[in-house]
Amino acid sequence: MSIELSEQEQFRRESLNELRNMGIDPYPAAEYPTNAFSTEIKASFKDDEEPKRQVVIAGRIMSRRIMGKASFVELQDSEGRIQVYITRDDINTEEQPEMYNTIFKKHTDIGDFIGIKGYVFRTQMGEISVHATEFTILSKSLKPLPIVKHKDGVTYDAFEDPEQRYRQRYVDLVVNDGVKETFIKRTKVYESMRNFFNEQGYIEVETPVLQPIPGGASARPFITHHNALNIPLYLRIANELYLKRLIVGGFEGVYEFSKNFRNEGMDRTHNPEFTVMEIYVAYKDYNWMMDFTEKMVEKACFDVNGSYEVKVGEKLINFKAPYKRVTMIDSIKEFTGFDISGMNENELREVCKKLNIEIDDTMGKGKLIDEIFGEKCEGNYIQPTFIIDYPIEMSPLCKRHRTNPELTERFELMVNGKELANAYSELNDPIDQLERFQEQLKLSEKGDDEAMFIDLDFVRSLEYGMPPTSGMGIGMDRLVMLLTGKEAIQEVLFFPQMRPEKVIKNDPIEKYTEIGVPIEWVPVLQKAGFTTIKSLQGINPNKLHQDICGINKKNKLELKNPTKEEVQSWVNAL
RNA sequence: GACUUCGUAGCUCAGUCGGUAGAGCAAAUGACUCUUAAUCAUUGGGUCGAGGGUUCGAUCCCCUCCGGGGUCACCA
Repeated sequence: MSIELSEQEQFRRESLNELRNMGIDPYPAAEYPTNAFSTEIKASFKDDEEPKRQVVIAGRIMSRRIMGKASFVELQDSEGRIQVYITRDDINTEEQPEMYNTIFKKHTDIGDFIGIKGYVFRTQMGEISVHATEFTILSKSLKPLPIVKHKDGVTYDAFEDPEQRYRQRYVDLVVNDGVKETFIKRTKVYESMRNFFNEQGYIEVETPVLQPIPGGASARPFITHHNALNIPLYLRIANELYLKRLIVGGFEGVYEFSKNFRNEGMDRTHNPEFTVMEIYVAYKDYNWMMDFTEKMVEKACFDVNGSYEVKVGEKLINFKAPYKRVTMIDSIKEFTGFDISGMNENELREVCKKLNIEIDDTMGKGKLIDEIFGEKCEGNYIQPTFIIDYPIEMSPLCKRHRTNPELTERFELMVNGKELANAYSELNDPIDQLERFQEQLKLSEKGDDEAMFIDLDFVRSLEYGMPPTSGMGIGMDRLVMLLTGKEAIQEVLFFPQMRPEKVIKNDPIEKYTEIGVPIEWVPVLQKAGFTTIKSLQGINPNKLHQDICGINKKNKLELKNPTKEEVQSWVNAL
């Protein structure tokens, strides 16, 4: 028995052995065919039903209330919880007369998976329950779960430490109500959008995650290396350029839920890997795409929540289409009083100064406008709003505006003060596209480390001709956050990126035996904190002797204590 | 990356103006065949995140490190 384990873990391991000794396999292989789920049993129960409904259910024990020869157990299955009533006389069998007293009462714990065959009834206290007639251990749990209790809608001892919840999401899912619900909603958002696209004949595609040129956005990429090709490869920051190649190739509409990777900061709205859905449709423009986008978002909201309103923090957001459309120039005019239309770079710098916006010399016209908007306007759009017609410098992949060459046909959908979606009438003029890339490159030489590489193959594809196309990208994590009312991206990702846990590296047992430590004393030394033999160097042998004899006694290991001379010899052997 | 704050039993948290720690739940033992945060009795459980310093003495004070949260920077 390892002394590394907590007392409770040791008890559970003892139970595990006891079960085996009694001929019970704590991890049986056989299928356990169930025919009911907790919630459905409760929903369809009728008090006057005779004979009583027989069910077979399985799940995890979440609480036990033992009263001598009878007990109540709360069983949690994938749908929810139901109470099970277990009595000695009902579950004991001739082959297993200790099923209740020993196997259930002594060797079954909170967290164990069990199977119950029985009939549905209502207890005197009024709770619909399953009266067990057969009890089966399906899987023994060796680590105690956090104990969360509920009464009258109040939660006690909630398991809410974010670190533990995100690192051990499986525990979070088991003990915290609503976590599973959030992720089911996430899946429903995807399903809703897929249906929406598929109904119109657009097809879901897959494009490379490993890219020789990280294009389609301005962001710092992750770099890796391909050995056989001996070249650097980048994890994608966007899939835009690949999807447009497919429109060149003749698809009417393509979309992809794209896992993107950006080597930037992490906080409650940014994870290094995140998901963006991008869709491109031929022969459309950004006006069409705005209608399409608001219908898509509205539908997703309704499919997930059954209503168009979601509470996010203190704000109530209404996703019912149509959404307001405001040009970027008008927005800046509205929130700053400055009309920036037609301004040159120096004039824009002046405006920034007057507005107390921090700027530096590397910023071009586009970046300056972006700063003003981001600083003064963006946060004001709580209800879904399209911001349209961005300055050309900010949008190298976007078509010039049909009436104003300074602007582009671009919109962003702002919700809750943040950008949610981004879309263009796609630039399909290959010569213009190449020039814009070159512009960006100049910016990058100026010091803007996010400006793009030039993807010449993409330009070549445009040279073959791309139909007029509109494309849109929407941040799925943010969309799910909005639709579930969560304010941290970590709440909508099963496994958000975390700094790796530090593992204490123990020296292997041989290292200890090499210096003469008997094998049974190795765990004792490690328990005493000497996880490497190097840490024994220069230790006072008397103190070490006392320490380890103390651990031996305290943990009732019943080892024969070594002599002081033996302990001395270990230390000397170093 | 910067600043700030936290890290005590399996879980949720007290606490020590510096003298090696407590509660509730969970666990163990016992009582109890309709309980539900079950109840009652008894008991055990902690290198007080890690390392160093100051001190007769550190979980507490100081420094460094590790991990988390928050704010900012960067971005979606």
